[in-house]
Amino acid sequence: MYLFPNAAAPTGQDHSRAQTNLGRVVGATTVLFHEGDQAGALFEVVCGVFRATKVFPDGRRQVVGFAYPGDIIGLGHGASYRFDCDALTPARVEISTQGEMLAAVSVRPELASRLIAMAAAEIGAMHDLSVLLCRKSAMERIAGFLMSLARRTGKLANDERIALPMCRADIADHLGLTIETVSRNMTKLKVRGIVDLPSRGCFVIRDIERLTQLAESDPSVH
Amino acid sequence: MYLFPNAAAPTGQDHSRAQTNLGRVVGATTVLFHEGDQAGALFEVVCGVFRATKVFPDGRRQVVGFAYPGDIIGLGHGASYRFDCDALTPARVEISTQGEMLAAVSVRPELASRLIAMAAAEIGAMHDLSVLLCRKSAMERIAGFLMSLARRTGKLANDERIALPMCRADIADHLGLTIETVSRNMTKLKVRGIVDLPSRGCFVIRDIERLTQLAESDPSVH
DNA sequence: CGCCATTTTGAGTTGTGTCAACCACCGTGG
DNA sequence: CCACGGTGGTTGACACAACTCAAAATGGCG
Repeated sequence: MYLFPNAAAPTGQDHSRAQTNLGRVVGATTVLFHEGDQAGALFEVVCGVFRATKVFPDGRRQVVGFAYPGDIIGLGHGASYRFDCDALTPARVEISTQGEMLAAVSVRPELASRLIAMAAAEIGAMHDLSVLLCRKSAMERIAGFLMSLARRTGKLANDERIALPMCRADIADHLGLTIETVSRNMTKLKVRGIVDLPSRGCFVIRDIERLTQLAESDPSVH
Repeated sequence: MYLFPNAAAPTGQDHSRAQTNLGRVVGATTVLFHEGDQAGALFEVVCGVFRATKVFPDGRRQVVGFAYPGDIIGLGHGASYRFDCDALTPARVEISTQGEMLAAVSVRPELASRLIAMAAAEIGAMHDLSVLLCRKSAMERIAGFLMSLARRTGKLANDERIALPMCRADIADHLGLTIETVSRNMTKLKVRGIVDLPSRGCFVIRDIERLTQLAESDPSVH
């Protein structure tokens, strides 16, 4: 995905950024930026979950990704942002301006390679997303999506309650499916005892073995 | 796509690169690098066409992109290349090592933002690819693919002969389709008088209006 | 309690994949 | 020069996963 997933804490950068960082608290549904806004800042998610959305002229919508604490939003845009970004939950972000980043780079050129590495990681993530979108079945996509949420929230064990702050439509538009297909496959996972859906807005993994297997199996093994 | 499409000739960079550039002539099917090779160089395509391929453990193959003259290959990899890259035609590339790039950046920090902008453009291209793969119908993908070839070879007019150096399997694996679906839709375009397929390895656009429309229309308008 | 938005479930359709022939092109060798 | 074989491309018949349209159920909230 386009947001930078699980950016390693940029320890080498803390020094140069610490002087100028701004914190910002935002409520759910707060818009961080719109597509087309002048791109001038990087946002590091401290807490909360953000959603990046791209809407096309014909109305089709692509949810480009979700950003969790530790992720960095805003890398790899050109002069203007390439999508909308808003908060799904109350959240907090740390902001650095691109000017600060460039200033830091001119003082310590080795940061450039770090930035490029971050961009590289982001491209790699986009890669994986493309493969997911073009080669995987609905069930694989959904299983993979749930696993990625478990991974990013650090709840990679059975019977932990995991937040699902995005609605079915968001999941569908992220995975290139319809809400009905998402719903049907979630139900199927529940019926098979692989996950539980105790209430809206959360899920529980009951059999992480089989969920992992579903996420990775090739389409013929449904 | 992952290769950097239509990188504007980096005029500001010529000065610093000219001293160290190496040219290299390669034949068709020459491998530029393999996935996993230590990544240390950038390649600018001077002439010819390259193909970037990623093969997955289960045998699924993704053709990540094609590189045309002016494109730059090798940006945005981490320590090692993320895919295989080989030539589809006899070709020529200019090579710069990453060390040279970093050295250039330390002398002229403003190059860093250029590099980052290039990475950003690449991410943007990956974006478009994901949308293509998850939202577009087979016909839209193929029409869009043919249009992109026309654009990249500068033949955006009717009745020009455009090279199609990749085989159906490459196109299929690039667009997330099967060769049969590619073939059927190409035939449909031909029957409708939108393109012509005079011989293997090339095509001709007969009605660029309608081809453009097909590439952009939403799936319900076939 | 009743309303509204979201999610689930159902029934039917369809686009694309699969499997299997068939065809066209092209270099090779008799 | 033509028969041959091989590769890549096309066409056909069929299956099935996911989409569409429609309706019912659930959950949250005033």
